[in-house]
Amino acid sequence: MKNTKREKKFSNKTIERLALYYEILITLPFKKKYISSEEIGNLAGVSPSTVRQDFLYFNEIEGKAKIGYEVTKLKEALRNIFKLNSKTHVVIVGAGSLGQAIAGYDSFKKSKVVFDSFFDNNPNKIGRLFKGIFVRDIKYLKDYLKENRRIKIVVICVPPKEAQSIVNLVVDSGIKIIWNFSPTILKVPSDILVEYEHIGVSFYRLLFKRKTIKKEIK
Amino acid sequence: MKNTKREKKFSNKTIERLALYYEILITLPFKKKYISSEEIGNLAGVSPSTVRQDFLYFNEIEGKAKIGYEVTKLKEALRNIFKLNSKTHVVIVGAGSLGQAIAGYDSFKKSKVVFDSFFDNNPNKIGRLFKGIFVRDIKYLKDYLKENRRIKIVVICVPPKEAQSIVNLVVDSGIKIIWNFSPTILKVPSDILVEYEHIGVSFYRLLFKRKTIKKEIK
DNA sequence: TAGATTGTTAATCGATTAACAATC
DNA sequence: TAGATTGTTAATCGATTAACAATC
Repeated sequence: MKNTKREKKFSNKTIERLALYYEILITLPFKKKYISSEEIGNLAGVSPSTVRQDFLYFNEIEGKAKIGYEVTKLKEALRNIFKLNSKTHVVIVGAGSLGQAIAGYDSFKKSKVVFDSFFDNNPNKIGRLFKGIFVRDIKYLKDYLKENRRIKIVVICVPPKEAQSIVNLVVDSGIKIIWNFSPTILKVPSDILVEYEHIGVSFYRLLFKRKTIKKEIK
Repeated sequence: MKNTKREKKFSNKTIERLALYYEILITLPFKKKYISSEEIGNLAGVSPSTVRQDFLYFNEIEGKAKIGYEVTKLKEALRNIFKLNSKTHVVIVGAGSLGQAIAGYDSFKKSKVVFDSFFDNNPNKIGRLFKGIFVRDIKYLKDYLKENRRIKIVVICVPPKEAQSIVNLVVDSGIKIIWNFSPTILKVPSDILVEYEHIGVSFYRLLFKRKTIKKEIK
């Protein structure tokens, strides 16, 4: 059994790995009832020790010696940790292919993320449906966010040159959380949470690793 | 001046930050000739010490005391480190919105990444152009990769259930580098480099941070 | 010149790994 | 029961930060 007092600060890396463990668990075959820290580690590419250390921070995660962790319980615990069981309302600015890709992303279908609306400035897109989501005129974005307080997160999928002015507007309307896919650094007040998704960075990392691989082969 | 002998192993984090520095540099105003480690650090959200430590691994990066780093030189050095100056041929499997988003991603327009072709199994898409790139029938993927040896990287943008079978086929045809956007863990031989882009993981991290923010406010 | 910023070493901090008693 | 795996502490490893002489 776990100690009850346990409020150490966990690192960003722990959070990232927990999300990864969750993605692994949801792709597991149904018949699998228990999983050990060793198995999780193998699938996630980390040591069993690291898996157990990550779990140590959370009282809701509990395994059984000799047996491992009950898969359904572990999944549920992770869903709670990430609050995936409560609805999250989101708006996407930019109804291009990137915005559509996010709205249609597979993992979200298993969560309670609700995409309320697209916003775009392209007259050919305004009024249409993409992935079943209505596209509104971007000039109504500020009013919409002010009137629909359930919306907590805004996703930025516009070209980098337009990103900052839209973010200013979004911040003005009271939104505190921004998920930014536009490859540019945003200036925001310190109480705003911005999570960057740098697709380019991930590709550069790939190119770099390629170089080192080639050296190893020679 | 830098010491010439310098072959310490740099971490994954260093590579990631270097890519981030590069993205920052390309969004800088033209008139800016020099930049200090402090300024870079502020923009990237790391300490000046970390910036200088990262640069320390690379002899091609050199600054001037009191002045800082020459922006154009620094950009060029980073382009060399990531081999962005030589062409990289890439094929995208899955011509859905995600695949299209990658093909149209802004940062790549400044690099020499060439998207040769989409592959898809949807008859309505085969033969069409998306973002100026031709969509071929997925049944010709293996032959295409074997005949066009210039293609070094395959991007996976298909639903998770189809991902593994396509990856098997790609590996069979001799490809060594895979960039996977499908939210599933892939099984590949040990000599294959797979870079995962978990969009979902990034969103979960955001949800988690939101929770801790709320606590701080209360 | 004087002082700001680099390049680099040393000190600190944090994260990962190892080890092992508890236990199912 | 015996042995495999957890929960947890301690040891190790690596990454970040601090400090400062060199220098432009």
